Amino acid sequence: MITIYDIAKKANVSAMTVSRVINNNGKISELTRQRVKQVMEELNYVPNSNARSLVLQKTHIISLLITDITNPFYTTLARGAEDTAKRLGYKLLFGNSDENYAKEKDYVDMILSTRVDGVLFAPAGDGSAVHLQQLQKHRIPLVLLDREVPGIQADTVLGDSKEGARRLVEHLLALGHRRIALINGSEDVSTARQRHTGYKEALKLNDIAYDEALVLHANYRDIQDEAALDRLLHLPDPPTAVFAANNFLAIGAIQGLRAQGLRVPDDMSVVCFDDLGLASALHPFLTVAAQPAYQFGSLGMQWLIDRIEGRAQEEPRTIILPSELIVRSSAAARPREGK
Amino acid sequence: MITIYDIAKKANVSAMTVSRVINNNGKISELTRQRVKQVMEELNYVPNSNARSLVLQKTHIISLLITDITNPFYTTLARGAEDTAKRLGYKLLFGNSDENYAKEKDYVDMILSTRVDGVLFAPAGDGSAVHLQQLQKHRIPLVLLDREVPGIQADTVLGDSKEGARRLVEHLLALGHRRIALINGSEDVSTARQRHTGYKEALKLNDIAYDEALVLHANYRDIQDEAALDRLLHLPDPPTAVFAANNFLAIGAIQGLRAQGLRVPDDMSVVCFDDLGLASALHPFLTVAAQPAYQFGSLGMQWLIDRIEGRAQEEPRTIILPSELIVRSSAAARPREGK
DNA sequence: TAAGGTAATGTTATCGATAACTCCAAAATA
DNA sequence: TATTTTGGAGTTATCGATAACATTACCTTA
Repeated sequence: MITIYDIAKKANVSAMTVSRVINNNGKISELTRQRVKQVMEELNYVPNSNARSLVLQKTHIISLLITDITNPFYTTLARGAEDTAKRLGYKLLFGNSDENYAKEKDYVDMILSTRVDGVLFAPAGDGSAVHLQQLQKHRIPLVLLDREVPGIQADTVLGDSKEGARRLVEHLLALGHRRIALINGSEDVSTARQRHTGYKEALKLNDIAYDEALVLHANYRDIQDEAALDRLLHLPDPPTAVFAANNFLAIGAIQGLRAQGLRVPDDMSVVCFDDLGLASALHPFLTVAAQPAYQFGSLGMQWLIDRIEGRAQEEPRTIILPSELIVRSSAAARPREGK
Repeated sequence: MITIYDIAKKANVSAMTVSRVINNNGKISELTRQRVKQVMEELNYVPNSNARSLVLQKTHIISLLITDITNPFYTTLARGAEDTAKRLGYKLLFGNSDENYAKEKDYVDMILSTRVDGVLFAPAGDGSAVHLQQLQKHRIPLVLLDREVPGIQADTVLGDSKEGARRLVEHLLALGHRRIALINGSEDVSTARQRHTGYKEALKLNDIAYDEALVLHANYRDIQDEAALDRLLHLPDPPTAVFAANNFLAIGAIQGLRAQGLRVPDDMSVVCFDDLGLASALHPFLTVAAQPAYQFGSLGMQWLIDRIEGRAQEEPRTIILPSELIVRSSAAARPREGK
């Protein structure tokens, strides 16, 4: 590999002069600048950012950790983060925790040893607190995405889970539904708790009793317990609508319903949080609360870099990005009872 | 930041001894090992992989460059690459070229200066040759994914574009279609050329004349020229089926057809390369040639690391991964002519 | 014309780790 | 007992860059 010393020797200058040409600082005569530049071209020189990082104590690398790379919400978020990082001169070190604390821990160790300049972190859940504390102990600039973690103070970019949930449920109520099931992510995750709260609030505001039997506790990747879904559907007083706490759960629910021979929305209405990407383009079917995923990533990255470069005030900021209710055809009016 | 020197001082040993404990090599008495380890814990020491990389000339970072992070094919591929990299002890530096040579060039520069150990590269097209040559000039281990580039010799993981295209078209022919449109990606991309060839071969084998008017030249992200699609649909002898060269083009085509009031598959059959991820789970509709995207990533990563670690033979390997024809309902028998 | 200024460049130390070599004392061997 | 071996350390140079200071040579200006 070519180093500044190779360049220096061939151009008959000192390494420092080469460094000055590269960084375009210090006084240099036009003649030597040209000579050095020419030698750099000839030898195909590329600076070693490793060596530079070591002395500058800055890597220009930002780590992005998301929980599910196959979820369109997170890939769109990643795209926003990546675009903004690139625009501001940072590289992206990428990680995917699969909603799994052990994998998340491995990434945190890697992040620490890589000496990244900052971390964009979508936590797997409340259990991420230890990992986040570790990052903070090392004073690594941090922005949380999508989920808060109790006990962790940091810049945070959130969606309006409670409000969004409330609106989705009220949409179902307006269609006449009274028995509405909730298929939720793990209560270990802040968004799941807030969507649960929004669900309850909507019921309360409309004088409908909350029934724990209508709530299925799953996780954001899949329903897992198919039997529980079946039981829910065969309750004495079964639901006529389902609110799924995210896109994957909605897909899981629809597949489960299909397996039972139930049609959506004829036999069961379904709504959910997060849009589906391509699926919605192909078949604008599912009524959703769509979150501005790209903005989660781009704003989070912007905030992080502000902090890295000392442009942020001391205390952490939090923003709640609104979601948009997109009414399509997966939720319909409640069928008349055959009484 | 804590360094081995801090540890060394506090443990009353030399830095070298600390290094030996960290790397678990060299002779060390159990006593000092324990003492050093304890001090490392106390001070929350994390090795600086930057410094280590500089002396070892190895970063344990692999760069993954894909062309579209919003395409489920590439995200699934990325997941495969990421899982395998993690399993084998490498970190992933991530890039998204957006099918754009300028962005791709920026990433290549970044890759070079980061001194990554290897590159997993999904090229934007034939114009990527200059970038790939640059990587090869610097002797960076390289594996091409999904697309070949004329003039570049490297390990390559490909799909069976020609064969897959042939089978999709023959599926349409078997359904009675005789006028089959092709909506193709840029001919600057090897897979688009091969899918075009497969399309022609299928026609030829079935004694159907190739009609250039039925071929729409777009790119893999979108159809761009909507007017061209309209013209194609209003040909004197219009197509009864469309073969879209990838998933995005299929979605674009279906949207275009819908805008014209045409129903799929009643008025027009549609098939394409690459499955749709969530969309197919929600609504198993589009008949596709599904590629093993995860395997593209995991196998490519495996090959790359083999090469990095000197376990690969000299000459480049190429593998062609088969695709699977998944027949769903977007292609139907050709409607009878009203003659 | 001597003292100081300045443009252009060079020297040395440093970032945090590791390789290669050196050193010393205790144990093994002749 | 003298010599060699070896376990358990320490020293020094190095990776490739940059910061801080040092050094020229030439140019001003009182």
